[in-house]
Amino acid sequence: MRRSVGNGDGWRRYDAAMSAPSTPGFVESPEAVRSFRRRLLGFFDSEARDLPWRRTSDPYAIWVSEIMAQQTRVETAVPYYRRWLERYPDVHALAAAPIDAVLKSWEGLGYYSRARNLHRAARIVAETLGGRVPDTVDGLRALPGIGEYASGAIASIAFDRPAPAVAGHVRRVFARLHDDPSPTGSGVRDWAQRVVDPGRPGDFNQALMELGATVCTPRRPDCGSCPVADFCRARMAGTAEVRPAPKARTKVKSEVRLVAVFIDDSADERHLLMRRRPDEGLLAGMWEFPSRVAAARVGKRATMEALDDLARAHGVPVGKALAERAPPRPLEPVLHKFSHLHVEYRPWVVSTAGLDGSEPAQGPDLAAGSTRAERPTLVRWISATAVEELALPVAQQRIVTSALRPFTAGADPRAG
DNA sequence: AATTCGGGGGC
DNA sequence: GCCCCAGAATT
Repeated sequence: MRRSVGNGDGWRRYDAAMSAPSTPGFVESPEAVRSFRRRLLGFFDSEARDLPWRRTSDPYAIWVSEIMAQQTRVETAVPYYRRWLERYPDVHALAAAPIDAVLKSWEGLGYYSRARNLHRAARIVAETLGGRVPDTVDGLRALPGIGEYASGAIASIAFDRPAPAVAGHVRRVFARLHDDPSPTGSGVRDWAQRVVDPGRPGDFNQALMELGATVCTPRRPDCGSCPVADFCRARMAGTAEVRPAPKARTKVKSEVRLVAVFIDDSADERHLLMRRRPDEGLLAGMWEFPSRVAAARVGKRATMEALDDLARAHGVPVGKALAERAPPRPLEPVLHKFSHLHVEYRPWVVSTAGLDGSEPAQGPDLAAGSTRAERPTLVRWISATAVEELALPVAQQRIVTSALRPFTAGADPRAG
């Protein structure tokens, strides 16, 4: 399963680099690096988690796993990975799939541009590269969604290229080995390039990450079971727990959104009015209920006016008549925390039963009144069954569940 | 160099 | 609450 290249280039590169005085490292000799590699790979061989993408040599599958794992705990990515390879077993299957299906498969993983870029890249590979995933760092790096880390990871794991792959784990391991509170990107990369085992580069890179994930953890590192503790300056200094220094975090904005859940329950099956977000920006291409920003303290009157505005903008015929026949009903607020934004969604159910001409706005009138960045690409009445086929952000999914709870078979009337 | 991209798990 | 997770793209 693991091929070996072992051309020896790595050693020559290492020897040359280590003779340079400007690169102080945790190792001072080629023998030490050899020992470091041996211990780390021994740890990997005996302790590594049995992750599904470690049982394949398919470059496409390894590529998928690397994209899914970005900014995501690998345990979270595992079930997505399995389903993905069933649905899209090779690059051609992915290239042939519509973007909406791809987003649905990614639903819940977050950072949806990863799915969009993976899909775009699959089409490039299928259509212009004969279906062959590039086997070099530069070739991989040229594909959308594959950056410095992923190109090195895929090149080393799938193609035995002795390239560095610096993920967050590796940066932390480096910071502790060197007792460096704030390592620079190039510093870590250069070090990783020098120490990567040219005989087993993919396993070596995974071993560094495995160490960071399971032993050299952000808090309470288990130095007692670390295979390379002898090399660790932070351990000697007793500073492992405070290395690296925490990153300066950007301040998070807050936002309150009034959400309109228009329900047409005049027919046998209920329909919900939903819109598809623009193809760029936050949650690109995902479906949602109409909403607009509101003040944290919004009165009843302003709420009703906003709902009326949303209705008009989306082609829902409402007005005084509606309010009198079926007053909007508030649902439990949904709090959602994005990395850079906290949103409180305040959903209101508005029944449009019995109203005539409930056709959503289309074309140039699509969601009139919304700003360009918020303008949806589609507005549709979606049946309660079909809504399960749409790619929904987690917060919207919660609103759907909440809105349909009264109609759900076996619903607990005390819930909600 | 700083921001913008989700969502969840651990403490 | 806060932190960070097998980061990439954009500005």
